[in-house]
Amino acid sequence: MEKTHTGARGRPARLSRTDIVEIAKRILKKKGGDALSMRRVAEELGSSPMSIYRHVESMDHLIVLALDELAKEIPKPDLPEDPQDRVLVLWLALYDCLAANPWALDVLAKEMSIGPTILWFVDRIIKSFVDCGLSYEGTSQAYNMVWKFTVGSLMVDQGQTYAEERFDGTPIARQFMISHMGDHPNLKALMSAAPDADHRGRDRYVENLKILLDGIINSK
Amino acid sequence: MEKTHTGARGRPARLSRTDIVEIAKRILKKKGGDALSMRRVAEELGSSPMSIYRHVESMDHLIVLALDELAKEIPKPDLPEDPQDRVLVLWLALYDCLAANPWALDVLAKEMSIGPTILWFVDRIIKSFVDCGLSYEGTSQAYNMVWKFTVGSLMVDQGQTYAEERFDGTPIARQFMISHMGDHPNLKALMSAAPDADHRGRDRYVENLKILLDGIINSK
DNA sequence: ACCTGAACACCGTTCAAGT
DNA sequence: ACCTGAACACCGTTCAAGT
Repeated sequence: MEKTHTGARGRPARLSRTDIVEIAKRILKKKGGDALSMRRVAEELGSSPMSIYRHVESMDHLIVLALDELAKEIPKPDLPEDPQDRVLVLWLALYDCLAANPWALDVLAKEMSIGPTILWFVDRIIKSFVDCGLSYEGTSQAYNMVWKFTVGSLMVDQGQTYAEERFDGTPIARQFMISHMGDHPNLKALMSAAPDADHRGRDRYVENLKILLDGIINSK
Repeated sequence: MEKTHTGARGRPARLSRTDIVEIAKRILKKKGGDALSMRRVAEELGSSPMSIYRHVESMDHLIVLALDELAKEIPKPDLPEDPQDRVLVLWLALYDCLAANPWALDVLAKEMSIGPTILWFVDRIIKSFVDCGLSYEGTSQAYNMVWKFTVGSLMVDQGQTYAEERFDGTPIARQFMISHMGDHPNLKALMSAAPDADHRGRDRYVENLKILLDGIINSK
């Protein structure tokens, strides 16, 4: 819905949508989702907040545009022969992008706005699931399950890291559990037997995803 | 950290933390996470926004307090004999509570702040995983995986529902995919073979959780 | 000891006016 | 056609003052 000015009537545009999205993307990458505001974009643009609305419908719209730009940056991985490996590699590309851009995860999880660019991945994931022997119904369900698991993994890991930042590196949930172990014998046994369990990060995601994929494929 | 006034010096308190948390909980339940503000709580309390800070450290703190109150309301389910059924029933209790209170999901996923009340569930989930034959390391990982899957399931389902609300009931992601099917043969095949796939809701969560649990237990 | 009003430093967005 | 300033209706929180 970009305004394409056919001809040259009226005042020439000083701002462009591309510039605006570019600045939004930079703020999001550097400062995160909370830091983005129309007023901030305007400031970096050297114009008034309201000028942005001539090129972009709303702040939500601006974020969606930034999201599709981000999707274009995802490197398309080499695809292995084995279909299950292929599934893994494809999801991992998405995981890596979202892990590096927490703001994008929030938008994607909450608003479900997909740009055309991401469909390259979707298409190949579908193919790979089918090659694993799943029906189309099974593929549809599998895709949805892995997407949910991926969103949850990133969300929980990010939340944990964020909470630790706020409270000077103390894993607060752990601390809290330790102080209440007395009332909960099984929790106590677990904390003693596996005291330094940290389930964050890419390696753990890969490990978990393998378990999940085995579960999905064996269930059919 | 509640201020316990020993003796009766000074002005008597008109407000109490319990009242404040009660009102916060009501706003959260009725209007959702975005609607909560100190100013709104103050209004319903019939006092100035700043009086709240005498009883509660910050808005974040207030939300955490409301969250623990919510945890107290979760009905503790009857636990079946079979350990895998037990795991399912316990997670489902948490799922139901979070599905009914989206604001709580946001807090829990982002801030990782747990109240003591929820540990009843944690303890029993641990026991059940161990009874399924998992080691303590395995249990720790399993717990983490299911938590991530649960968070992701709720988040994605809620996001989808929210997006549909905003755009008059149209499943936008689906619409969008249909319009780009031309470039993506596998996507097209899937959309034709499984056209009305809706993966939302409690029943699908149960179904998926069973697959996930089978995958986890068989992997050990 | 508890509560309040004014103020600070922010928001997204509307609307009428300027160039 | 494009940009702007003032204004609206909000935020959480600090700080000094009142009772």
